Amino acid sequence: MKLLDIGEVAEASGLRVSALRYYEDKGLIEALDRKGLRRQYGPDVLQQLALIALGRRAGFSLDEIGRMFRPGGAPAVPREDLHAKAEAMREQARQLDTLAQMLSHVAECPEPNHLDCARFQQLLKLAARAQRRAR
Amino acid sequence: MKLLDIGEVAEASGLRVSALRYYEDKGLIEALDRKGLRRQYGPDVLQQLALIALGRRAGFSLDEIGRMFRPGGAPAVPREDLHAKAEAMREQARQLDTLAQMLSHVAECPEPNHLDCARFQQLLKLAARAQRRAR
DNA sequence: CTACGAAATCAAGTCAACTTGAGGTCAAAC
DNA sequence: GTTTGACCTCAAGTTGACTTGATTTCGTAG
Repeated sequence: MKLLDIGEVAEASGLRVSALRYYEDKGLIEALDRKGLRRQYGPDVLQQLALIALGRRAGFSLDEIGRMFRPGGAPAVPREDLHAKAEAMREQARQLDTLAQMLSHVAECPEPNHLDCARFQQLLKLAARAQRRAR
Repeated sequence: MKLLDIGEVAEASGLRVSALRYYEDKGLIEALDRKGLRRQYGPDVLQQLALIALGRRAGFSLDEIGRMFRPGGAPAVPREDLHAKAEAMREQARQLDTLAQMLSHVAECPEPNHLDCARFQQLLKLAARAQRRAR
């Protein structure tokens, strides 16, 4: 199995080497070996990083992600919590979609102040209701 | 029109008064008047705050939100950009949904290391592809 | 009219997620 | 064998979004 230098991992993942070391510090990834001082990563790390990137885009903190998937890949979280998290995520996806609609609307609507536009109001109410649900 | 004290706005919006003053500092909201030193907000501010909260949940910075909707409500951004933003948001919503699927899957899959599970791999590839598209 | 509590200002502190800088090490090419 | 460039560590700095604390100013209930 070909091992990767930190620079190669950075190149392949689009992250800075400093970020990779930081992730390792936090226990999100780990090097399989060292060659002298140099970290040597297995190719799997790229998938782990893809997973982390995904989590980040979804709005999770590094700590949360760490708790969801340890470097080994085993989830350190009870099933129930994962399901709840997944449901929350779907909800957030719906909200995002509403926001996208609002934005598209804003791009087309002639009303100078959008808070005066009925359609916009309606979308806003929808979104606000969703947000209250989310607490 | 009944004007609101900053404390009432905080109460109604769920934000801290310090956050409201911070938003005002950044030009995201503004008080219609002052009674002595005290800011007096119009009821519209609650909708503006709902909008801001929505933008935040969607992952925008306060500056970006400020550029999208100024206190007046007029968008300070060209149509094209708004459409692009909206499309990006829809894409992000799709990604979130994928992530939710992955999480649900993780909750059920017996495989100890999820990176060894075919279904998980497949979802991950899906997500990674989406992310490359997003650049 | 005075006391209380809610507001105000302004500087400084906090937290996450990194980045930067200084100073040192080492694998590999020449 | 030496130079070079990628890597190392560790401490400190940065940015965004607020919060906290110290000190001062008012509007209103008693």
